[in-house]
Amino acid sequence: MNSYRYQDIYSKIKKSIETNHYRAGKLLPTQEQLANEFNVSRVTIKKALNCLEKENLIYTKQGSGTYVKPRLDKFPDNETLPLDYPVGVTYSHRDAKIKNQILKFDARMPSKKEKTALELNDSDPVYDIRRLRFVNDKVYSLEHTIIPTKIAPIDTKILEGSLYDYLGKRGLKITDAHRIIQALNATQKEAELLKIKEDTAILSINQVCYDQKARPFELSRSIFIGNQSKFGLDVHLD
Amino acid sequence: MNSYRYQDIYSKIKKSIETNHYRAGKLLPTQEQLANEFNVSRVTIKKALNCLEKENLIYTKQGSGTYVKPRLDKFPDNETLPLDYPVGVTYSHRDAKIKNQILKFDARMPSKKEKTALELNDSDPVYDIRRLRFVNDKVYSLEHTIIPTKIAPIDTKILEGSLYDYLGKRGLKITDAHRIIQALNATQKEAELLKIKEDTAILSINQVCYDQKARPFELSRSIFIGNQSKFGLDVHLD
DNA sequence: TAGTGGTCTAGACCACCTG
DNA sequence: AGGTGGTCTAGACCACTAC
Repeated sequence: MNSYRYQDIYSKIKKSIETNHYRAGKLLPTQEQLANEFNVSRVTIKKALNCLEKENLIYTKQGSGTYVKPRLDKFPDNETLPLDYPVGVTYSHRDAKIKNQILKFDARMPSKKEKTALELNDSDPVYDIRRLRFVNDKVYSLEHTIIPTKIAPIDTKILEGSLYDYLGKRGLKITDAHRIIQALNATQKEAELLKIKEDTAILSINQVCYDQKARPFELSRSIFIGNQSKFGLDVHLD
Repeated sequence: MNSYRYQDIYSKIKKSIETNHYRAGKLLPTQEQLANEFNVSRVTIKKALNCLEKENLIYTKQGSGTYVKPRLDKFPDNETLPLDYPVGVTYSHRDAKIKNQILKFDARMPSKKEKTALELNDSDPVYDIRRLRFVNDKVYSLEHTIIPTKIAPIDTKILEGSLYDYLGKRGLKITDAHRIIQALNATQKEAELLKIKEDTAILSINQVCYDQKARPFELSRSIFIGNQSKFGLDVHLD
Protein backbone atom coordinates (compact mmCIF):
# COMPACT_ATOMS: atom_id res chain seq x y z
CA MET A 1 0.00 0.00 0.00
CA ASN A 2 2.08 2.88 -1.22
CA SER A 3 -0.57 5.37 -0.32
CA TYR A 4 0.42 8.90 0.47
CA ARG A 5 -1.85 11.86 0.10
CA TYR A 6 0.39 13.63 -2.39
CA GLN A 7 0.65 10.52 -4.55
CA ASP A 8 -3.08 10.13 -4.56
CA ILE A 9 -3.54 13.76 -5.55
CA TYR A 10 -0.78 13.44 -8.14
CA SER A 11 -2.61 10.52 -9.76
CA LYS A 12 -5.92 12.29 -9.77
CA ILE A 13 -4.57 15.46 -11.34
CA LYS A 14 -2.64 13.40 -13.85
CA LYS A 15 -5.80 11.60 -14.85
CA SER A 16 -7.58 14.91 -15.18
CA ILE A 17 -4.90 16.08 -17.56
CA GLU A 18 -4.95 12.88 -19.56
CA THR A 19 -8.70 12.95 -19.94
CA ASN A 20 -8.45 16.57 -21.06
CA HIS A 21 -10.42 17.79 -18.10
CA TYR A 22 -7.54 20.17 -17.62
CA ARG A 23 -6.73 21.41 -21.10
CA ALA A 24 -3.27 21.65 -22.62
CA GLY A 25 -1.79 25.13 -22.47
CA LYS A 26 -4.41 26.26 -19.99
CA LEU A 27 -4.14 27.17 -16.33
CA LEU A 28 -4.71 24.70 -13.55
CA PRO A 29 -6.72 25.89 -10.54
CA THR A 30 -4.57 27.79 -8.05
CA GLN A 31 -2.72 25.78 -5.43
CA GLU A 32 -5.04 27.31 -2.86
CA GLN A 33 -8.12 26.07 -4.69
CA LEU A 34 -6.64 22.62 -5.13
CA ALA A 35 -5.76 22.51 -1.45
CA ASN A 36 -9.37 23.23 -0.58
CA GLU A 37 -10.72 20.79 -3.12
CA PHE A 38 -8.58 17.92 -1.83
CA ASN A 39 -8.73 19.03 1.80
CA VAL A 40 -4.98 19.13 2.31
CA SER A 41 -2.45 21.84 2.98
CA ARG A 42 -0.93 23.76 0.10
CA VAL A 43 2.47 22.17 0.75
CA THR A 44 1.00 18.78 -0.07
CA ILE A 45 -0.49 20.11 -3.30
CA LYS A 46 2.89 21.54 -4.17
CA LYS A 47 4.53 18.17 -3.66
CA ALA A 48 2.05 16.56 -6.02
CA LEU A 49 2.58 19.32 -8.60
CA ASN A 50 6.33 18.89 -8.32
CA CYS A 51 5.95 15.26 -9.34
CA LEU A 52 3.89 16.30 -12.35
CA GLU A 53 6.46 18.92 -13.27
CA LYS A 54 9.24 16.37 -13.06
CA GLU A 55 7.23 14.23 -15.46
CA ASN A 56 6.97 17.13 -17.84
CA LEU A 57 3.20 17.31 -17.73
CA ILE A 58 2.93 20.83 -16.33
CA TYR A 59 5.07 23.89 -15.79
CA THR A 60 4.73 26.66 -13.25
CA LYS A 61 5.30 30.36 -13.67
CA GLN A 62 5.77 32.22 -10.45
CA GLY A 63 3.23 34.96 -10.01
CA SER A 64 1.14 33.67 -12.89
CA GLY A 65 0.00 30.12 -12.30
CA THR A 66 0.43 26.49 -13.18
CA TYR A 67 0.00 25.48 -16.83
CA VAL A 68 -0.66 22.18 -18.52
CA LYS A 69 1.92 21.28 -21.14
CA PRO A 70 0.77 20.11 -24.55
CA ARG A 71 1.26 16.39 -24.87
CA LEU A 72 4.45 15.43 -26.65
CA ASP A 73 3.74 11.93 -27.77
CA LYS A 74 6.81 9.91 -26.98
CA PHE A 75 7.66 7.29 -29.54
CA PRO A 76 4.57 6.45 -31.54
CA ASP A 77 6.19 3.61 -33.48
CA ASN A 78 7.17 0.61 -31.40
CA GLU A 79 10.31 0.31 -33.44
CA THR A 80 12.07 3.01 -31.50
CA LEU A 81 13.70 1.85 -28.29
CA PRO A 82 14.17 4.16 -25.34
CA LEU A 83 17.83 4.88 -24.74
CA ASP A 84 17.23 5.92 -21.17
CA TYR A 85 16.00 2.54 -19.98
CA PRO A 86 17.78 -0.78 -19.56
CA VAL A 87 19.16 -2.03 -22.83
CA GLY A 88 17.81 -5.56 -22.50
CA VAL A 89 15.39 -6.51 -25.24
CA THR A 90 12.98 -7.90 -22.72
CA TYR A 91 12.03 -4.49 -21.44
CA SER A 92 11.34 -3.04 -24.84
CA HIS A 93 9.63 -5.69 -26.92
CA ARG A 94 7.05 -6.72 -24.38
CA ASP A 95 4.78 -8.41 -26.87
CA ALA A 96 7.37 -9.86 -29.17
CA LYS A 97 8.88 -13.31 -29.12
CA ILE A 98 12.30 -13.13 -27.53
CA LYS A 99 15.01 -15.74 -27.80
CA ASN A 100 18.56 -15.74 -26.52
CA GLN A 101 21.24 -17.90 -28.04
CA ILE A 102 24.20 -18.36 -25.75
CA LEU A 103 27.45 -18.21 -27.68
CA LYS A 104 29.73 -18.28 -24.70
CA PHE A 105 29.32 -18.80 -21.00
CA ASP A 106 32.47 -18.93 -18.96
CA ALA A 107 34.07 -17.76 -15.75
CA ARG A 108 37.54 -16.30 -15.46
CA MET A 109 39.62 -13.73 -13.65
CA PRO A 110 38.92 -10.16 -14.82
CA SER A 111 41.30 -8.12 -16.91
CA LYS A 112 42.88 -5.10 -15.31
CA LYS A 113 40.36 -2.78 -16.92
CA GLU A 114 37.43 -4.92 -15.84
CA LYS A 115 38.77 -5.18 -12.32
CA THR A 116 39.02 -1.42 -12.05
CA ALA A 117 35.65 -0.70 -13.64
CA LEU A 118 33.86 -3.23 -11.44
CA GLU A 119 35.85 -2.36 -8.30
CA LEU A 120 36.88 -5.96 -7.70
CA ASN A 121 39.36 -7.58 -5.34
CA ASP A 122 42.14 -9.85 -6.55
CA SER A 123 40.12 -12.89 -5.59
CA ASP A 124 36.89 -12.05 -7.45
CA PRO A 125 36.22 -13.93 -10.69
CA VAL A 126 33.72 -12.81 -13.31
CA TYR A 127 31.30 -14.45 -15.68
CA ASP A 128 32.05 -13.85 -19.33
CA ILE A 129 28.90 -14.11 -21.41
CA ARG A 130 28.15 -13.68 -25.08
CA ARG A 131 24.60 -13.85 -26.28
CA LEU A 132 22.91 -13.45 -29.61
CA ARG A 133 19.44 -12.06 -29.22
CA PHE A 134 16.47 -12.69 -31.45
CA VAL A 135 13.20 -10.79 -31.71
CA ASN A 136 10.46 -12.64 -33.57
CA ASP A 137 13.08 -15.12 -34.80
CA LYS A 138 15.12 -12.34 -36.39
CA VAL A 139 18.66 -11.59 -35.31
CA TYR A 140 18.51 -8.46 -33.28
CA SER A 141 21.62 -7.81 -31.24
CA LEU A 142 24.87 -9.21 -29.97
CA GLU A 143 25.76 -8.78 -26.32
CA HIS A 144 28.92 -9.26 -24.38
CA THR A 145 28.41 -9.12 -20.63
CA ILE A 146 30.84 -9.24 -17.72
CA ILE A 147 29.39 -9.82 -14.24
CA PRO A 148 31.26 -10.60 -11.02
CA THR A 149 30.36 -14.10 -9.86
CA LYS A 150 29.82 -12.81 -6.33
CA ILE A 151 26.82 -10.77 -7.51
CA ALA A 152 24.67 -13.83 -8.08
CA PRO A 153 24.98 -17.42 -9.32
CA ILE A 154 24.14 -17.56 -13.00
CA ASP A 155 23.49 -20.52 -15.27
CA THR A 156 22.53 -21.00 -18.89
CA LYS A 157 18.87 -21.39 -18.02
CA ILE A 158 18.83 -17.87 -16.57
CA LEU A 159 20.67 -16.49 -19.56
CA GLU A 160 18.00 -17.76 -21.90
CA GLY A 161 15.54 -15.51 -20.10
CA SER A 162 15.99 -11.99 -18.81
CA LEU A 163 19.09 -11.42 -16.72
CA TYR A 164 17.75 -8.19 -15.28
CA ASP A 165 14.54 -9.80 -14.16
CA TYR A 166 16.55 -12.49 -12.42
CA LEU A 167 18.82 -10.01 -10.67
CA GLY A 168 15.83 -7.89 -9.77
CA LYS A 169 14.17 -10.82 -8.06
CA ARG A 170 17.34 -11.29 -6.01
CA GLY A 171 17.05 -7.74 -4.74
CA LEU A 172 19.56 -6.15 -7.08
CA LYS A 173 18.15 -3.08 -8.76
CA ILE A 174 19.75 -1.08 -11.50
CA THR A 175 19.48 2.53 -10.49
CA ASP A 176 22.16 4.06 -12.68
CA ALA A 177 23.84 3.25 -15.93
CA HIS A 178 26.67 4.93 -17.69
CA ARG A 179 26.59 4.51 -21.44
CA ILE A 180 28.85 5.24 -24.35
CA ILE A 181 27.27 5.13 -27.78
CA GLN A 182 29.09 4.90 -31.05
CA ALA A 183 28.42 4.06 -34.68
CA LEU A 184 30.89 1.62 -36.20
CA ASN A 185 31.33 -0.59 -39.22
CA ALA A 186 30.76 -4.24 -38.40
CA THR A 187 33.84 -6.42 -38.29
CA GLN A 188 33.82 -9.63 -40.25
CA LYS A 189 33.01 -11.71 -37.19
CA GLU A 190 30.27 -9.41 -35.98
CA ALA A 191 28.75 -9.32 -39.45
CA GLU A 192 28.74 -13.09 -39.60
CA LEU A 193 26.93 -13.47 -36.30
CA LEU A 194 24.39 -10.75 -37.02
CA LYS A 195 23.90 -12.14 -40.54
CA ILE A 196 24.72 -8.87 -42.22
CA LYS A 197 27.38 -7.78 -44.69
CA GLU A 198 30.78 -6.78 -43.40
CA ASP A 199 31.09 -3.01 -42.87
CA THR A 200 27.36 -2.53 -42.35
CA ALA A 201 26.85 0.26 -39.82
CA ILE A 202 26.17 -0.97 -36.29
CA LEU A 203 25.30 0.90 -33.13
CA SER A 204 27.51 0.01 -30.22
CA ILE A 205 26.47 0.67 -26.64
CA ASN A 206 29.00 0.22 -23.89
CA GLN A 207 27.44 0.19 -20.48
CA VAL A 208 28.32 0.08 -16.82
CA CYS A 209 25.42 -0.59 -14.47
CA TYR A 210 25.27 0.58 -10.87
CA ASP A 211 23.05 -0.41 -7.99
CA GLN A 212 21.44 1.95 -5.52
CA LYS A 213 24.67 2.32 -3.58
CA ALA A 214 26.50 3.29 -6.75
CA ARG A 215 28.40 0.01 -6.80
CA PRO A 216 29.10 -1.18 -10.35
CA PHE A 217 27.83 -4.69 -11.00
CA GLU A 218 27.79 -5.17 -14.74
CA LEU A 219 29.88 -4.30 -17.73
CA SER A 220 28.46 -4.86 -21.17
CA ARG A 221 28.70 -4.08 -24.83
CA SER A 222 25.70 -4.49 -27.09
CA ILE A 223 25.67 -3.99 -30.81
CA PHE A 224 22.62 -3.47 -32.98
CA ILE A 225 22.12 -3.51 -36.71
CA GLY A 226 22.11 0.14 -37.78
CA ASN A 227 19.26 0.34 -40.24
CA GLN A 228 17.07 -1.97 -38.16
CA SER A 229 17.28 -0.27 -34.75
CA LYS A 230 16.39 3.24 -33.77
CA PHE A 231 16.93 4.60 -30.29
CA GLY A 232 14.97 7.44 -28.80
CA LEU A 233 15.76 9.80 -25.98
CA ASP A 234 13.81 12.54 -24.30
CA VAL A 235 16.10 15.18 -22.96
CA HIS A 236 14.95 17.56 -20.29
CA LEU A 237 17.05 20.57 -19.37
CA ASP A 238 16.38 22.56 -16.22
CA MET B 1 20.48 36.97 -5.97
CA ASN B 2 19.07 33.49 -6.17
CA SER B 3 19.54 32.96 -2.47
CA TYR B 4 17.32 30.53 -0.69
CA ARG B 5 18.21 28.83 2.51
CA TYR B 6 17.89 25.35 1.06
CA GLN B 7 20.11 26.23 -1.90
CA ASP B 8 22.72 27.61 0.40
CA ILE B 9 22.64 24.47 2.53
CA TYR B 10 22.65 22.33 -0.58
CA SER B 11 25.84 24.02 -1.77
CA LYS B 12 27.55 23.69 1.58
CA ILE B 13 26.77 20.00 1.95
CA LYS B 14 27.79 19.42 -1.65
CA LYS B 15 31.12 21.07 -1.01
CA SER B 16 31.56 18.96 2.11
CA ILE B 17 31.03 15.84 0.02
CA GLU B 18 33.39 17.00 -2.71
CA THR B 19 36.13 17.83 -0.24
CA ASN B 20 35.65 14.42 1.33
CA HIS B 21 34.60 15.91 4.62
CA TYR B 22 31.63 13.59 4.31
CA ARG B 23 33.10 10.31 3.10
CA ALA B 24 31.76 8.19 0.26
CA GLY B 25 29.64 5.28 1.45
CA LYS B 26 29.34 6.75 4.92
CA LEU B 27 26.42 8.22 6.76
CA LEU B 28 25.64 11.90 6.77
CA PRO B 29 24.57 13.45 10.08
CA THR B 30 20.88 12.94 10.78
CA GLN B 31 18.47 15.48 9.37
CA GLU B 32 17.80 16.59 12.92
CA GLN B 33 21.48 17.31 13.53
CA LEU B 34 21.82 19.14 10.22
CA ALA B 35 18.74 21.20 11.06
CA ASN B 36 20.37 22.29 14.32
CA GLU B 37 23.71 22.92 12.70
CA PHE B 38 22.26 25.19 10.02
CA ASN B 39 19.55 26.63 12.26
CA VAL B 40 16.68 25.75 9.98
CA SER B 41 13.73 23.43 10.17
CA ARG B 42 14.08 19.81 9.15
CA VAL B 43 11.84 20.37 6.12
CA THR B 44 14.40 22.80 4.72
CA ILE B 45 17.20 20.29 5.25
CA LYS B 46 15.09 17.71 3.47
CA LYS B 47 14.65 20.01 0.49
CA ALA B 48 18.40 20.48 0.25
CA LEU B 49 18.99 16.74 0.54
CA ASN B 50 16.40 16.11 -2.17
CA CYS B 51 18.43 18.25 -4.54
CA LEU B 52 21.55 16.26 -3.72
CA GLU B 53 19.68 13.03 -4.24
CA LYS B 54 18.43 14.21 -7.62
CA GLU B 55 22.04 14.91 -8.53
CA ASN B 56 22.98 11.41 -7.53
CA LEU B 57 25.38 12.45 -4.80
CA ILE B 58 23.55 10.80 -1.91
CA TYR B 59 20.85 8.25 -1.29
CA THR B 60 18.53 7.85 1.66
CA LYS B 61 17.32 4.73 3.36
CA GLN B 62 14.27 5.19 5.49
CA GLY B 63 14.87 4.19 9.06
CA SER B 64 18.60 4.00 8.53
CA GLY B 65 20.03 7.29 7.38
CA THR B 66 21.42 9.30 4.50
CA TYR B 67 24.48 7.94 2.72
CA VAL B 68 27.06 9.53 0.47
CA LYS B 69 27.37 7.83 -2.91
CA PRO B 70 30.80 6.98 -4.25
CA ARG B 71 31.73 9.38 -7.01
CA LEU B 72 31.12 8.04 -10.49
CA ASP B 73 33.40 10.08 -12.63
CA LYS B 74 31.41 11.16 -15.65
CA PHE B 75 33.36 11.24 -18.87
CA PRO B 76 37.04 11.56 -18.13
CA ASP B 77 38.10 11.91 -21.76
CA ASN B 78 36.91 15.08 -23.45
CA GLU B 79 36.27 13.09 -26.57
CA THR B 80 32.97 11.80 -25.31
CA LEU B 81 30.05 14.14 -25.85
CA PRO B 82 27.06 14.16 -23.55
CA LEU B 83 23.97 12.93 -25.33
CA ASP B 84 21.64 14.55 -22.85
CA TYR B 85 22.67 18.12 -23.64
CA PRO B 86 22.19 20.26 -26.72
CA VAL B 87 23.83 18.73 -29.74
CA GLY B 88 25.58 21.90 -30.86
CA VAL B 89 29.33 21.60 -30.92
CA THR B 90 29.70 24.89 -29.13
CA TYR B 91 28.47 23.47 -25.87
CA SER B 92 30.79 20.53 -25.93
CA HIS B 93 34.14 21.69 -27.27
CA ARG B 94 34.47 24.78 -25.13
CA ASP B 95 38.17 25.10 -25.64
CA ALA B 96 38.41 23.96 -29.23
CA LYS B 97 38.39 26.06 -32.34
CA ILE B 98 34.96 25.89 -33.91
CA LYS B 99 34.07 26.83 -37.45
CA ASN B 100 30.81 26.55 -39.33
CA GLN B 101 30.67 26.38 -43.08
CA ILE B 102 27.26 27.26 -44.45
CA LEU B 103 26.32 24.99 -47.33
CA LYS B 104 22.79 26.20 -47.72
CA PHE B 105 20.72 28.99 -46.27
CA ASP B 106 17.27 29.39 -47.65
CA ALA B 107 13.67 30.08 -46.70
CA ARG B 108 10.70 28.15 -48.04
CA MET B 109 7.29 26.79 -47.11
CA PRO B 110 7.50 23.70 -44.90
CA SER B 111 6.70 20.21 -46.08
CA LYS B 112 3.64 18.55 -44.63
CA LYS B 113 5.74 16.61 -42.15
CA GLU B 114 7.63 19.70 -41.04
CA LYS B 115 4.42 21.67 -40.71
CA THR B 116 2.97 19.03 -38.43
CA ALA B 117 6.09 18.53 -36.36
CA LEU B 118 6.58 22.26 -35.83
CA GLU B 119 2.86 22.97 -35.38
CA LEU B 120 2.81 25.66 -38.06
CA ASN B 121 0.02 27.55 -39.79
CA ASP B 122 -0.36 27.63 -43.54
CA SER B 123 1.27 31.04 -43.70
CA ASP B 124 4.46 30.24 -41.76
CA PRO B 125 7.66 29.79 -43.77
CA VAL B 126 10.78 28.10 -42.44
CA TYR B 127 14.52 28.53 -42.77
CA ASP B 128 16.28 25.61 -44.37
CA ILE B 129 19.89 25.46 -43.24
CA ARG B 130 22.76 23.09 -43.94
CA ARG B 131 26.01 23.53 -42.13
CA LEU B 132 29.27 21.66 -42.08
CA ARG B 133 30.96 21.95 -38.74
CA PHE B 134 34.65 21.90 -38.01
CA VAL B 135 36.46 21.34 -34.74
CA ASN B 136 40.12 22.34 -34.80
CA ASP B 137 39.92 22.59 -38.59
CA LYS B 138 38.80 18.99 -38.88
CA VAL B 139 35.43 18.05 -40.36
CA TYR B 140 33.24 17.08 -37.51
CA SER B 141 29.56 16.96 -38.37
CA LEU B 142 26.93 17.79 -40.92
CA GLU B 143 23.75 19.49 -39.79
CA HIS B 144 20.43 20.10 -41.43
CA THR B 145 18.21 22.48 -39.51
CA ILE B 146 14.64 23.64 -40.05
CA ILE B 147 13.43 26.64 -38.04
CA PRO B 148 10.23 28.65 -38.49
CA THR B 149 11.10 32.17 -39.57
CA LYS B 150 8.71 33.58 -37.00
CA ILE B 151 10.91 32.26 -34.19
CA ALA B 152 13.67 34.78 -34.87
CA PRO B 153 15.37 36.52 -37.79
CA ILE B 154 18.46 34.59 -38.79
CA ASP B 155 21.32 35.54 -41.10
CA THR B 156 24.54 33.92 -42.21
CA LYS B 157 26.54 35.83 -39.63
CA ILE B 158 24.55 34.19 -36.84
CA LEU B 159 24.91 30.78 -38.41
CA GLU B 160 28.67 31.06 -38.35
CA GLY B 161 28.46 31.26 -34.57
CA SER B 162 26.22 29.38 -32.18
CA LEU B 163 22.56 29.35 -33.07
CA TYR B 164 21.53 28.29 -29.58
CA ASP B 165 23.41 31.12 -27.97
CA TYR B 166 21.67 33.55 -30.29
CA LEU B 167 18.23 32.15 -29.60
CA GLY B 168 19.00 32.05 -25.88
CA LYS B 169 19.84 35.76 -25.92
CA ARG B 170 16.47 36.40 -27.49
CA GLY B 171 14.74 34.68 -24.60
CA LEU B 172 14.15 31.33 -26.25
CA LYS B 173 15.33 28.50 -24.07
CA ILE B 174 15.49 24.85 -25.01
CA THR B 175 13.92 22.94 -22.19
CA ASP B 176 13.14 19.67 -23.93
CA ALA B 177 14.45 17.76 -26.87
CA HIS B 178 13.21 14.60 -28.46
CA ARG B 179 15.93 12.61 -30.17
CA ILE B 180 16.16 9.61 -32.39
CA ILE B 181 19.55 8.03 -32.77
CA GLN B 182 20.61 5.62 -35.45
CA ALA B 183 23.76 4.18 -36.98
CA LEU B 184 23.84 4.27 -40.76
CA ASN B 185 26.23 3.87 -43.64
CA ALA B 186 27.15 7.20 -45.20
CA THR B 187 25.64 7.93 -48.59
CA GLN B 188 27.94 9.06 -51.34
CA LYS B 189 27.04 12.70 -50.86
CA GLU B 190 27.41 12.61 -47.09
CA ALA B 191 30.74 10.85 -47.41
CA GLU B 192 31.96 13.50 -49.81
CA LEU B 193 31.09 16.34 -47.48
CA LEU B 194 32.49 14.68 -44.37
CA LYS B 195 35.60 13.65 -46.31
CA ILE B 196 35.21 9.98 -45.52
CA LYS B 197 34.74 6.87 -47.62
CA GLU B 198 31.29 5.94 -48.78
CA ASP B 199 29.59 3.43 -46.45
CA THR B 200 31.60 4.51 -43.42
CA ALA B 201 29.42 4.22 -40.33
CA ILE B 202 27.88 7.50 -39.22
CA LEU B 203 25.77 8.36 -36.22
CA SER B 204 22.57 10.15 -37.08
CA ILE B 205 20.67 12.22 -34.54
CA ASN B 206 17.23 13.50 -35.42
CA GLN B 207 16.00 16.10 -33.01
CA VAL B 208 12.95 18.17 -32.21
CA CYS B 209 13.53 20.98 -29.72
CA TYR B 210 10.85 22.40 -27.45
CA ASP B 211 10.69 25.55 -25.39
CA GLN B 212 9.39 25.81 -21.85
CA LYS B 213 5.80 25.76 -22.99
CA ALA B 214 6.44 22.58 -24.96
CA ARG B 215 6.17 24.37 -28.28
CA PRO B 216 8.44 22.85 -30.93
CA PHE B 217 10.76 25.39 -32.50
CA GLU B 218 13.47 23.45 -34.28
CA LEU B 219 13.83 20.32 -36.35
CA SER B 220 17.28 19.02 -37.12
CA ARG B 221 19.34 16.13 -38.26
CA SER B 222 23.02 15.90 -37.41
CA ILE B 223 25.40 13.25 -38.56
CA PHE B 224 28.76 12.43 -37.06
CA ILE B 225 31.63 10.28 -38.23
CA GLY B 226 31.28 6.98 -36.38
CA ASN B 227 34.81 6.18 -35.32
CA GLN B 228 35.55 9.79 -34.44
CA SER B 229 32.62 10.61 -32.20
CA LYS B 230 31.51 8.95 -29.02
CA PHE B 231 28.41 9.94 -27.14
CA GLY B 232 27.88 9.40 -23.45
CA LEU B 233 24.74 9.18 -21.40
CA ASP B 234 24.10 8.82 -17.72
CA VAL B 235 20.84 7.05 -17.09
CA HIS B 236 19.11 7.29 -13.76
CA LEU B 237 16.17 5.06 -12.96
CA ASP B 238 13.88 5.76 -10.03
C1' DT C 1 12.23 -0.61 21.26
C1' DA C 2 14.77 3.31 19.87
C1' DG C 3 16.17 6.02 16.19
C1' DT C 4 15.92 7.62 11.48
C1' DG C 5 13.82 9.34 7.34
C1' DG C 6 8.99 10.39 5.08
C1' DT C 7 4.78 12.89 5.25
C1' DC C 8 1.62 16.45 6.60
C1' DT C 9 -0.31 20.76 8.69
C1' DA C 10 -1.55 25.79 9.40
C1' DG C 11 0.11 29.82 8.99
C1' DA C 12 3.62 33.26 7.64
C1' DC C 13 6.34 35.84 4.59
C1' DC C 14 8.85 36.54 0.08
C1' DA C 15 9.35 36.91 -5.10
C1' DC C 16 7.24 37.47 -9.21
C1' DC C 17 3.68 38.48 -12.86
C1' DT C 18 -0.29 40.94 -14.57
C1' DG C 19 -3.60 44.54 -14.85
C1' DA D 1 -2.07 46.63 -5.97
C1' DG D 2 -3.72 42.14 -5.94
C1' DG D 3 -2.99 37.53 -6.77
C1' DT D 4 -0.07 33.63 -7.69
C1' DG D 5 3.59 30.42 -6.85
C1' DG D 6 8.05 29.67 -3.80
C1' DT D 7 10.00 29.22 0.68
C1' DC D 8 10.13 28.40 5.54
C1' DT D 9 8.74 27.10 10.35
C1' DA D 10 7.59 24.19 14.51
C1' DG D 11 5.57 20.49 15.69
C1' DA D 12 3.07 16.12 14.90
C1' DC D 13 2.57 11.55 13.40
C1' DC D 14 3.76 7.54 10.27
C1' DA D 15 6.92 3.93 8.15
C1' DC D 16 10.92 1.65 8.13
C1' DT D 17 15.52 -0.26 9.95
C1' DA D 18 18.40 -2.10 13.17
C1' DC D 19 19.26 -4.18 17.31
